[in-house]
Amino acid sequence: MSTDQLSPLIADLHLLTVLAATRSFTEAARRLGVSKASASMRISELERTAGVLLVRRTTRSVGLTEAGQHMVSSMQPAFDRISESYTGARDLAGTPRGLVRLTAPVALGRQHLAPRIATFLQRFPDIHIELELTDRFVNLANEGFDLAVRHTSTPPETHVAWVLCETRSKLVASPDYLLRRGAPRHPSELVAHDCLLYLGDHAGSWTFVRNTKRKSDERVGVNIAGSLKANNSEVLRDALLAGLGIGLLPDFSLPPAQAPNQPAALVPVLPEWQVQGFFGERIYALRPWSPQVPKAVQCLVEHLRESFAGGFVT
Amino acid sequence: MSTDQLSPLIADLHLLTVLAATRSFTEAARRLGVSKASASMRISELERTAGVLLVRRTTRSVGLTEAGQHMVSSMQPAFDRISESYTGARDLAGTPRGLVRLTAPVALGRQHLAPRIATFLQRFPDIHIELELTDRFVNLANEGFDLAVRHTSTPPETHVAWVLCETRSKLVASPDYLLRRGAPRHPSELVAHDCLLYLGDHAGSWTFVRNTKRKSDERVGVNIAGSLKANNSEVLRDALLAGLGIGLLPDFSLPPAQAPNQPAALVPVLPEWQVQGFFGERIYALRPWSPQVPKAVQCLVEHLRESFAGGFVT
DNA sequence: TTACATTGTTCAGTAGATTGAACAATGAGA
DNA sequence: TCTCATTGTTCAATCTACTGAACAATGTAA
Repeated sequence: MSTDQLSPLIADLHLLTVLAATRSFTEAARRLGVSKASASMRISELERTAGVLLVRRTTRSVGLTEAGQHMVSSMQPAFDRISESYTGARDLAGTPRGLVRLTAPVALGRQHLAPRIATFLQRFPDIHIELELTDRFVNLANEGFDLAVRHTSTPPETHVAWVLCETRSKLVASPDYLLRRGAPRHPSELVAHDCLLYLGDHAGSWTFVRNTKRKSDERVGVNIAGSLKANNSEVLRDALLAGLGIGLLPDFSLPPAQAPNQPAALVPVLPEWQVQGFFGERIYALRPWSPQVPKAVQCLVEHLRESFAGGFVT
Repeated sequence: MSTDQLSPLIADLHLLTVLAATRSFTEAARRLGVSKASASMRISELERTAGVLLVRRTTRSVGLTEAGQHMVSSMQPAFDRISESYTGARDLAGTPRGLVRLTAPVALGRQHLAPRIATFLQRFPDIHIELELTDRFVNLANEGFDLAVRHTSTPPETHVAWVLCETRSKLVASPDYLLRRGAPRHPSELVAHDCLLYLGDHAGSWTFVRNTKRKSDERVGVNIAGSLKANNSEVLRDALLAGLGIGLLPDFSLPPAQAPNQPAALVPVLPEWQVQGFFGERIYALRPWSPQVPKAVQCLVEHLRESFAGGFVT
């Protein structure tokens, strides 16, 4: 059958591949920017004209029939190819343009990404950005993101990773708190302190490492406890500022330096110790591997690298 | 850029590939079953959102820009792939369905194809057929045909060719004409006769061959002339029936045999001679090579082979 | 050259697809 | 077990995108 007949169907076939990836009408519709009503009816219509049942529906979940799986698995690479061709040819044009879907952690995104994106958009008025801030670990490819900014020490092997800058996480507390509770002199003393935890991280214990003159470093594991756990580093920072306890804060979350004569809002605790798993950290721009990187994404990464080059003021 | 953004564009990109193949908005629109107004606006919109000029337009012809060529050349195989996947998965369904675009010579199509197609459509109500009768040699792939029925002795190598049946072309005339002008006894006598010619064929001369007992056959070339040339074998047949002259007619164009006692409407002339280029003829179903043949096309070919199997009543 | 047929574009009217709220079904959490 | 949030589907109101005729531009044939 000649490809001409595809024309009214091609958009629906594309919808089908997205539906297969998301396994949800609601999510597929959101990604394509149409209503779920439309998505539902278009798939039904596609099944009707094809004469095959493509999707196995219960009111709560969608799965593909054998025919649907077969169809999608052999069409997916073709759609990828078309997408590349389109952006490739478009990027021959002078000014970069298009939409970049970007995800980042909430705090980092609000404090450091948003202002940089603002200047970026001024430089490239034909580029649009959708910024989704979430501390959930999203699957870039599955959820249709072009780029992610992540704070980690081990970028995933399957992705292209550009280093934006180095960071360090430090144990800090407010001078007020330390005055009240006393500053610990050794990690083991932390058991008697309120420790604020990032929810989901190394739940309940920190391992401290200190350089020694001997061959092996000195290690101390401490079980910690505290009144607050949160999955948002801004909440943690505000709690630390309020003197609720001792916490581990990446330098980009530290409050800006006060005027020279003012006392620092947060001061280091146990500065000669490192918390394991929190050194060698970097901020990365990540992207699922693909044969070519769209120009708009290239530009954004380049802009971020430049603007992050100075690091953070600590 | 993720493929999600393609969704509103994908149909337009497909239109672009058809436009590239046809080099005509009018023809591309016809093929896709939309108005040329829509085709024009959609391509313009595509250029606007891509920010690249894709098509070089003069009011009389369209060509692709470099960006357009690049885009199309790398997308074409992908669309083909999608088309195959679609028909492939669809063909897993029980009853064959879909559209088959078919082209055939006018006379053959009207007399012998149309009735067979009628019975075919009754057997497969979910298959639709577009039958375009023309004696022009259409390019199947370029003009979007799925199948052609052709009358030839040499099917093109680049196509899949199914033999539907054998045919022979014979020199015939009406008894009335032969009575008036005398029946020729040797090809050389044809110079004195009115010979009706199929327009474009072997213009103006026939080469006759006769089997002899000697090693090499006997050959005679004759320059012929007559009052009528036509590119439609039905017109020729009617002229022959009207006694206008002697003509070469494929057996499938011969008028049906009369009742046993009636005189034949057309009788053979020089039956022991063959006209060169007109033996070894067959009727073929042709199709541009493709990795898989849609089930609807398979069914049609099978039906035609069955119904043509008896050959023609001569 | 001149006349003609045909091309691609424009525009107002319209038909069709899309929307968003309402609904029944369902699975997760208590 | 029951509850509740969320899913996919349905339907009338809405709006987008398509249509078809008119038009200017242009290649062709006489």
